[in-house]
Amino acid sequence: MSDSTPKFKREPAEHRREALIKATLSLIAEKGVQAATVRAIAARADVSQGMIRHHFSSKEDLITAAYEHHMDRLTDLTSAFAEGDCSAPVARLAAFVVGSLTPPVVDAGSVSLWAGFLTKVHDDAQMRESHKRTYYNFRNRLEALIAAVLKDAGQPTTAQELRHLAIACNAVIDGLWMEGGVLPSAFAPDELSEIGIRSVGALLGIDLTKAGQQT
Amino acid sequence: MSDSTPKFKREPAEHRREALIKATLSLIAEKGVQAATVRAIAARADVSQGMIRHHFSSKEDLITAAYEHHMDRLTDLTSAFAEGDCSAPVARLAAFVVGSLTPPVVDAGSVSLWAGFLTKVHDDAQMRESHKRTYYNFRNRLEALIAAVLKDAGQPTTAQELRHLAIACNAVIDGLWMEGGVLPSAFAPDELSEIGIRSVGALLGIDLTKAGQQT
DNA sequence: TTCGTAATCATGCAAGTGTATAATTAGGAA
DNA sequence: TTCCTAATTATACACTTGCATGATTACGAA
Repeated sequence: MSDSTPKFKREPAEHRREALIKATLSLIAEKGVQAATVRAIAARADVSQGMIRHHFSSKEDLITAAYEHHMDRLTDLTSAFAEGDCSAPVARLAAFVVGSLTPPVVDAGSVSLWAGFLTKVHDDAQMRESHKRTYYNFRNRLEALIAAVLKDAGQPTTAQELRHLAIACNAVIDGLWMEGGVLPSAFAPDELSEIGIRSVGALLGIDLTKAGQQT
Repeated sequence: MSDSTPKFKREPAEHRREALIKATLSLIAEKGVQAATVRAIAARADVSQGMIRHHFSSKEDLITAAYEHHMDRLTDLTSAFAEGDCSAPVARLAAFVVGSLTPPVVDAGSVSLWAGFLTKVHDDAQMRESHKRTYYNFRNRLEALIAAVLKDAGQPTTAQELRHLAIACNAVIDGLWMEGGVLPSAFAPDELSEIGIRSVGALLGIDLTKAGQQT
């Protein structure tokens, strides 16, 4: 007999990979890393569990791909904030900070996923490399913004000083981002970004509050 | 026949609990949370696996206890730094910051341990409560030190402002601590504590570098 | 000494895990 | 149309997990 309804559809490999990654991320965001089992991921992506091994060499491989996808998305989101705004360096830096400290970047699932990966960084070389890459990527963007702001303000700075400022600003943003994701109830809305703007301003010796009028 | 060698020794409950917690912590620090199984913990503590259910209501309960033990130890270590130093508020704050950003507090195992627990905070209510407690504990100590410093400097501050400063200082310390533990090679020795001292000083508008001559 | 009991152990179980394998089947090529 | 092949599914396997159960046994009390 001729089939009235195909039992499944063949998709380009890239679509399937992406769908599996999306399913993995949404699952982790909702119920934590330990809920991202092969069966649960497959169910959410509406495919059989064999698909995971077919498109990824292992479940670990899928998780790693999901992590990179996630971190790249976070960096892109905050950068988009900075780019979209006007061209004044101060405003761009302020937008970058605000973007890092408001949803959807600040999110319980995001932080949970990130933390789950941090544990693997300890003993997995590939994961350590991946973390290093995303960390420097974010910090270097921040450093460039800071350099522009300081130059604009006519404050001369050594490379070493600039490096320290970038590390410090990165740290305060990371710290706020993390706590905001883990304990959302501990902070009022916009409180994190307000603190972030003021803190980065204080670290640089420049007032960012005027430029930080959010969205 | 009389037994020449007892097959096991009865220990005070507190000793056993502590031994199990220690075993759990060392295991997680070495191989991550997923390696802290009932059997692995029991093996490391040199007891049968039944002991865990006997001394803790569940494995989750043991994990939570281990987390609290670990975080309390970290807080105690940094506080000891602040207490041991002289009585000048500025010096105490500086010591607190330096203590938070140098070994043994800054340590790959510690951070990995902390990250492992963080993943559980997302979906375990008891864990979330525990995290909240340790977070506020640390932040409140920091806030008290900051208040003393500002009062000493004759800078009036509102409660809200004080809260924001504590959150910001806590964030920068957390961020530096974390990156120092995850990517030790990315920072020179004493670089983290130097940045920490300068950053907290900048946030408060007070120079801490003179008081921060380490140990 | 004897005995009771709580601490400790040894074993088993049901559920869930990632992975391997072979059977299906969609969809393009000949 | 007819095949061929790779995508997809269905199923099973070996292993690990946390927890429960009942048998031991150390050790203080009587």
